[in-house]
Amino acid sequence: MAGSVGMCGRLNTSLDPADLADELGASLVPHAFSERYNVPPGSTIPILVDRPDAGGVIERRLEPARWGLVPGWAKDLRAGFRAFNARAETAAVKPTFRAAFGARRCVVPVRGYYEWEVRATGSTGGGTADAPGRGSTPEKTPWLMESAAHPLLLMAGLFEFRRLSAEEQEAAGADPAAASGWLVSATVLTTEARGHLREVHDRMPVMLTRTQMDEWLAPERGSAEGGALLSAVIAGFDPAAVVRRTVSPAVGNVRNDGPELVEPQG
DNA sequence: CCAGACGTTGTT
DNA sequence: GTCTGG
DNA sequence: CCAGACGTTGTT
DNA sequence: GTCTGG
Repeated sequence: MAGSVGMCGRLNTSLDPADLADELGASLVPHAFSERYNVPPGSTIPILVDRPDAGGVIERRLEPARWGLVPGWAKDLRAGFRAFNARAETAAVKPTFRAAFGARRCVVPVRGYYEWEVRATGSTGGGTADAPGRGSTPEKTPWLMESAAHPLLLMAGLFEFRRLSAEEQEAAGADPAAASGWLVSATVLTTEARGHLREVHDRMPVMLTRTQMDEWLAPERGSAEGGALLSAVIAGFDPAAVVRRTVSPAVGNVRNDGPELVEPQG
């Protein structure tokens, strides 16, 4: 297997919000997440949630969240920066994710996600584990992973609310995920990679079928039921549901954002 | 008891 | 908030 | 995730 | 090497 880094740390959300809401049966909470080809942690991403409306009726909404889950108790919003993924193996018990796992599951709908395959080049001996030989600079190849059947990939996630101080509200500016004094933040669950995905990296996001999506979102489901469902989803994952291709190395720089990033490579 | 962490990945 | 480490 | 920075003083 | 910003 190729050496590798990366997993689910960069997204492609180039989907039309109205079409997406329609396709997923959600009311649309409008914001600018469409047509983005290079979305890193800390940015606004769309999340799909089933939540009670003012009258207590469960409503499906597509709404903005900041990528990187910030627990309600975190003193510093930057806590979310290192929590943009949550291991499926431990999310139910980790302090940062436990509460969300039991009550605030979401789906992150994307066009695809990027993954950087890393292989050492020119390291033909001359080094040891303690002192690797020079000339072993890793070479990175970005891949775009997409759904084989749709222009839409459904990743299992968790979300959280956190009240913002006046200062934090000020700092958030026009961030749509921080409207009305609350920050909505989210994380993507990861698991061991399977099948051909393993040729690029040994972790992957937890991906859902449409049916699994409805079950995952069901708010009446608690932590234990959520855990059981998550195990079933992981066990049932079909690697053929995902296709991949290499894309422009320019995707590495988050300042680059456009369809040219994912044009087929010569 | 209080203080401090609370996360992921990869690498050697 | 809640758990772990000291 | 990758790219790019990596500092201090004083002041409000 | 490690942290921050995007």
